Amino acid sequence: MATGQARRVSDRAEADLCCASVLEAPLAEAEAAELAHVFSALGDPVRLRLLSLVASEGEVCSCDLEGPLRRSQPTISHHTRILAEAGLILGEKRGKWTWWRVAPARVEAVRRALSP
Amino acid sequence: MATGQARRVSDRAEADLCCASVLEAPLAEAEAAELAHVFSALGDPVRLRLLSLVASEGEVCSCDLEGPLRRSQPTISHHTRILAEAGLILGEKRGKWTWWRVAPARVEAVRRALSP
DNA sequence: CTGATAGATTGAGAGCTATCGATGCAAAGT
DNA sequence: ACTTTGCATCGATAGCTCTCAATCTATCAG
Repeated sequence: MATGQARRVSDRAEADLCCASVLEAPLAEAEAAELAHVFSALGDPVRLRLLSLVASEGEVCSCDLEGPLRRSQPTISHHTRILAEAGLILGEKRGKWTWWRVAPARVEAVRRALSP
Repeated sequence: MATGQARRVSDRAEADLCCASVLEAPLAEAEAAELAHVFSALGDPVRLRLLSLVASEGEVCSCDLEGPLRRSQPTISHHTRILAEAGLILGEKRGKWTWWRVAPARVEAVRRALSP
């Protein structure tokens, strides 16, 4: 499945989140659900450190995360998947490795949603 | 308990969150835990709409939330407590009513944590 | 082709969370 | 004093999530 090169994760991740604003006007239910999905992805300390590591390194493969995060390989895979489905990181498979990087536009959209 | 007027909720809420930055450098575990706690509070659609309502109205009592959010009174109480413990809203009891308002500094701290 | 490695997926267990009915309690109203 | 009202708390339940061992798949090295 997928074209083979990259990004088979995060398909519905590229969704809106374009204009939802928490503080300016009452959120519609759909906007709230979409935003809550992203915030949930950020609502775990291991995932926050994972995201932080990826951001610092620029690009990281999954195998470089098990050590620093002190979690098993399936657990790392679980967390990368959740962050990717939230659109916060992008994965690209190159050879044996999956390389992860931050999706800055998505992070910016989250910040914008909390703008006054 | 507390001095009687306001704010008996959110005691450990006024915590740091001052300088944690997700994207700039690898998060320490304590920072990650603190931030994850706040993001978890934001990671529920009902709570996001609740926060949104409070922000729009400026000040809202719990009784005005049951209708719009279509949740029972205990559930509303549950969600206000979680948002208050995360420091995102502040509650003040006046007479029979508890009035809620957004804690803008806290929201701003969350935004800053996602700054590039 | 064979063996090794990166990582996704599956399955299971422990713990957490969203929800509501019932109850308790304090502040107003009568 | 009695009743009503707003809201916190308790208890129970259904569903979700974090975690890892085991397994499967795909890629690379030889």
